Amino acid sequence: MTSSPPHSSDPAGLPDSELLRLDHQVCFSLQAASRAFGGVYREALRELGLTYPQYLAMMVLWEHGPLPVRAIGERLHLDSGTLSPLLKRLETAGLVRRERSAQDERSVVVHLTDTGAALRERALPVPRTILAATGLPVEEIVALQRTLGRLTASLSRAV
Amino acid sequence: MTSSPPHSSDPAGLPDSELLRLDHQVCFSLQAASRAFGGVYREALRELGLTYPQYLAMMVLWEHGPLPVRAIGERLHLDSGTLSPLLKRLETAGLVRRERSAQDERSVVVHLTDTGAALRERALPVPRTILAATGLPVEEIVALQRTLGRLTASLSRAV
DNA sequence: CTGCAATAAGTTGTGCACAATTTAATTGTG
DNA sequence: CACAATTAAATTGTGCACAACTTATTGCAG
Repeated sequence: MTSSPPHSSDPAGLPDSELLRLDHQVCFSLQAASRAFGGVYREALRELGLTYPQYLAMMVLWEHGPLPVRAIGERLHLDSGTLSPLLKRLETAGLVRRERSAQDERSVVVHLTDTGAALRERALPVPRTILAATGLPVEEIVALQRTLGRLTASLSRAV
Repeated sequence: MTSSPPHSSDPAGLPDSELLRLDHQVCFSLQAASRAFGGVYREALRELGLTYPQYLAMMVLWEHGPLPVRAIGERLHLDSGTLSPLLKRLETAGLVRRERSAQDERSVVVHLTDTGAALRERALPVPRTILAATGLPVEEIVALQRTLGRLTASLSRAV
């Protein structure tokens, strides 16, 4: 916007004003994209009565069958503080059942109910809807994922 | 992961199993990157006593001076439901003051206090820290932003 | 000038993320 | 076997996002 873009990969040589713009645009872009995804998912999942995080949890169960809370959390990168109330809501909605494991009484295994299993059929068209809504060619999506992966790895390393 | 990647930009020809993977990896990648950013910002902002959204609000005020709630919300894409309590916390922390506008009694103008203005000095090194933590060359960040921008535009159009 | 649509904040309610703590069960070690 | 460390969930508390609604003010059309 102000001067010619730098060509070095070393941010140390840039003025603070430039840094401010760059880093916030990245974070803003990321948030904006997340927000936009949220809107599309909200729309697509409205008739299923699921939020996006609930949909993710159901996806895991549809794919893997009964799993302890811990295992669901590992796949979704969520802890029990988030999952316990979420799963409780899914149970209230009649989509899952939670049962203490007989082998390990600490563990709670989450099962799909018949209703929950049946919901899968109605959820099948969702991914196609979302992918179409991105408007990006598949190659670009793959490239984006790769870049985001490296970004996440670097950021995680930095903390 | 399983078969050769498709080379078409038309998702209609792909099997559902492949679609499931693609779209979720994108959303997951996006969430993972956001989460990772969150961690880095949390760390960088801890000693300032600010959360990331609070930091953004302060940035807007540092840059533009006194602004009505509405104007802050436009720049951050947040509504009063989010901003009102956030600004109230900033006011409690002694960083901002909120004053009814004399011209338009509906409007509340947010001013920095001396403490709030002074905090800017301590926040200056933050962007450099974040950018360094991304580990990406500047060109790639710019490209990423561009892709995310198009993604967001498409998704917004789709809702 | 009256009255009604539009606007600005705030409030309420739901749901998610994350940190910190609690409880209960299990595992490992002396 | 006893007991400390670990592990699995749940709970509590803070903060954010978003939708729906409320209140107060402004502005405009008749």
